[in-house]
Parts: sequence; C-alpha cells; structure tokens
Amino acid sequence: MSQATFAPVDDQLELLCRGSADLVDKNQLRVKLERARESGNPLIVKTGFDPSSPDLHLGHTVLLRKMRHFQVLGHRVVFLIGDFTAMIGDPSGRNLTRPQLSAEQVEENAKTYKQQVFKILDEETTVIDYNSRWLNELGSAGMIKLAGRYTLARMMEREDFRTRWDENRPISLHELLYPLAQAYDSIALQADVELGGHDQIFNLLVGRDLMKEEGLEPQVVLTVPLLVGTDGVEKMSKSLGNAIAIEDTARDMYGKTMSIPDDLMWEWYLLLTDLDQEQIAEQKRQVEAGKLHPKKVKEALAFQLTAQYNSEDAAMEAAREFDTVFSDGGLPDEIPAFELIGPAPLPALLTQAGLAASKNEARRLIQQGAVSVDGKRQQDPFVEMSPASEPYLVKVGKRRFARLLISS
RNA sequence: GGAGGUGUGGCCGAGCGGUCAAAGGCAGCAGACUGUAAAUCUGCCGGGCUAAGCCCUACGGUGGUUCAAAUCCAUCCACCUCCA
Repeated sequence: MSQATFAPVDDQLELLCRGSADLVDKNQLRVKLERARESGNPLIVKTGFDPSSPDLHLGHTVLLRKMRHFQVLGHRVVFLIGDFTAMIGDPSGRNLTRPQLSAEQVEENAKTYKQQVFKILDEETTVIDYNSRWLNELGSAGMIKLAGRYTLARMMEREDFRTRWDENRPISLHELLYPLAQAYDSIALQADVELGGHDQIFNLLVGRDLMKEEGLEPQVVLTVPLLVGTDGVEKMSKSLGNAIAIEDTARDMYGKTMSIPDDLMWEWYLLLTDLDQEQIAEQKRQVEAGKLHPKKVKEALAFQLTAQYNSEDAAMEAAREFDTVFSDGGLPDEIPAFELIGPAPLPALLTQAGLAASKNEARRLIQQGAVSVDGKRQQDPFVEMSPASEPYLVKVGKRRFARLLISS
C-alpha cells in the first residue's frame, strides 16, 4: 500500500461531515483519521450497493459524492457490489418483501452500475468488490454461526421490521439475514468506515456490533440523507417517477431540476454540489429577503447539475432551449416529424403521432384547449386534417411538439 | 393440523343486487395565473363512436343464481392473521 500524506484532520472532518445525516461516532473518526495521517495508511471506506436498480439517479449520487470526498482526501474507497445479498433483498425502508433476483440479473445490473458510477468516482482508485467472494464461502454453517451472534429482539429494534410486525405484514426469515450478511462484509473487508443512506443506519450499526464481537475495531458509520425527489415530497426513486437519472438527457435534467419546488433547492445545493455552505446560506437569505429571484438560483442549480453529468455546452444549450420553450412559448430545437395518411380527424392523428395515449384522451385535450395547430388553438375535436404539402406544426400542452405531414 | 380474514382502476382506499366506468385521496395530464416542468386555483383522468347519448372491456381466475352481480352461491388461485 502506498504511503500517502493527508490533509489536516480538521479539514478532512469538515468535508466529510458536510451534508451528512448520522456520524457514529465523530471522535472515533477523528482518531482513525489521525492514525491514517501518522501511518500513511489510508482508511478503508466501504459502501455497499445492491445491484437491483441499475439506473442511477441523483439520489444515489449523494452517497457517491460522499465516497468521492473520501477519495479526494486520499482514502481507499471500496465499491462493494452486493451480488450475494441481492439474493436476499434489502428490507430497509420496505414494507414489502423484495423480489429476489436471479444471478444473471445481478450480473447484468452490476455491469450497468459500473458504467455509471465513474461519472462521479475516480476510476483509477476505486476498488470494486463483490460480497459473494466471501459470503459464498461462508456456507450455511457459517451463516448459522453468524446468526447465533444476534437476537431476534435486537433485530426487531429496526423500525421497518417493527412496523411490518405490528401491522401484521409478512417478514420473511431470509430478510433477517440481510443485516448480518452486510455486517459480515465489514468484517471481511476490515472496514474503517461504512457509508450508506440514512435508511441503512440499522444495517451499518449491526456491522459495528459484529465487528466488536470478532475482536475488530468497529467501523465508523456515516450516513447521508435521502434526497427528496422532484415532487418535493417523496424520496427520489425511479418507481415514484420523481427521479432525475444521471443518464438523462441535458434537456430533461435541466427541465426536471427546474420543476422542483423552490424550497428544495437549498438541500439539493448542499447534497448535490460542492458550492460553499456559507454561499448557499447567503443566497437563501437573499431570496428570503426578496433581493434575489429564486428562479435565478434554480437556473444556476439546473445548469450545474446538467453540466456535471452531461457537459457545459449541453447545459447551456438546455438552458437556452428551456427559456425559449417555457418562458417565451417558442419551439424546441428538435421536433419529431411524422408522415401520416389523411384526410383524418385530428384526434386520430394525435394518437398516431404519440401525442396522446388514445383518441378519447386526444379529444379531451382538444376540448381543454391544449392543442394548437400552426400556432392557433384548435378546440374542435372533430376537425378533419386534410393533406398538404407542408407539415402542420402541432403542439399539445407545453411540452409536446410534432410536425405532421399529411399525405393522401 | 384447526379457525378466520383479504384480493377493487398506476398506487392507496370506499362500495346498499340495479341509479357503478365504480366515492375519496395520491400520482398523472390540461387550462388560467406566474417566475420555471415552482406555488395556487379550476377542469380532466379505461377504450371506441361526429357523442350532454350509445357500445365494448373492467372489480384475483372459472362456473353458477338472477330480468340484473364489484356486490349472492360454488370452486380454484394468491396473500395474511390467530390457535396448535
């Protein structure tokens, strides 16, 4: 292991604590950092990822960014793919048992993961590992021994288990093994620090307990808050439709960011950017005092995020287009074109062009005044569109555009 | 092994045999307004039909009872609880 020099401990602590939810405990982390500084041996920082959701979104990046902070400071970050534990399915925050994944799915998902995380992590220094490496070998005898070190009562301290129990919802036995398996990962890696989302706190603490039982120095547990999604209410999740994927187009990323409630901006700044905390607070004060327009602040946020995951050019382009389309009611750069056969009623054409899900919906949209043809609102749901040499420019709502060329 | 319960639209959740395409909430979409795909208010929210009406599909599956079934019966499936 290479000898390294580390920044002063207080400086490290400041960066590491930024935007964190729990830290158990800070003094221990200080001790570990000091030791690393003296010995030149970096801390082993473990973060587990369940390969069940390969589409990473900004919610995941909060954690990835914290990992990145450790990397910047010269520590050894282990990106642990929970290919073994994925067979169990993490019960954290769940009120239902998760579906179990097949080995093929896990492998496929893990691949997709790797393609995405290096937008944030440093590919050179990130250690990627799989927990099947030691958990497979553990075998059922080892698992039983491990299970013998924890009690049902302690397991039931967990809020999600407790809730499910109280509400007569099922808890499968294998779910009880998840925290144990995760704890065993920490033992196997001899982790100094384990990172996770705040919902992981229980699992991470079990890791501490079992490390002590093994006679190891317990890991420090550091969690980050769960990012609230674009709806401003629920935590960001793909299935809730309030997520911004890191593979989203620049246009989507910018637009979706602009759609978050104003109040949410500050948290996003804290968790998703490296903007100085004092600067964030200052902007917030100015907005509250009415000196700074919140839209400006949100634009800057949208720009930063878009630039980070796409490119500055793409971000500028997205910003310009957003203004054109939404502030000025103009046209986007790219409008999908369709060639359809006519004459035909407008609702049928809208449906064929994918601008409406069904003819009924198309009719409703027309009646509600959502549809314009060549810039003029069209409110007759029975209007026939006849063939023409030039395509019609059709707009549905604020965001759906198409050029429809009608031929006979 | 025994007893009981539940299964409704993307989700949650009401639902007397007819007036149920199914209350209410969430999500979604649209309009107005605006400062944005913020906030707020209003409307829409299974499919088809030149429609204030009609038709089709739908309340776990199947089969019945009935003029009429999400509602009653049988059976199957799935899930849950309690007792042992």
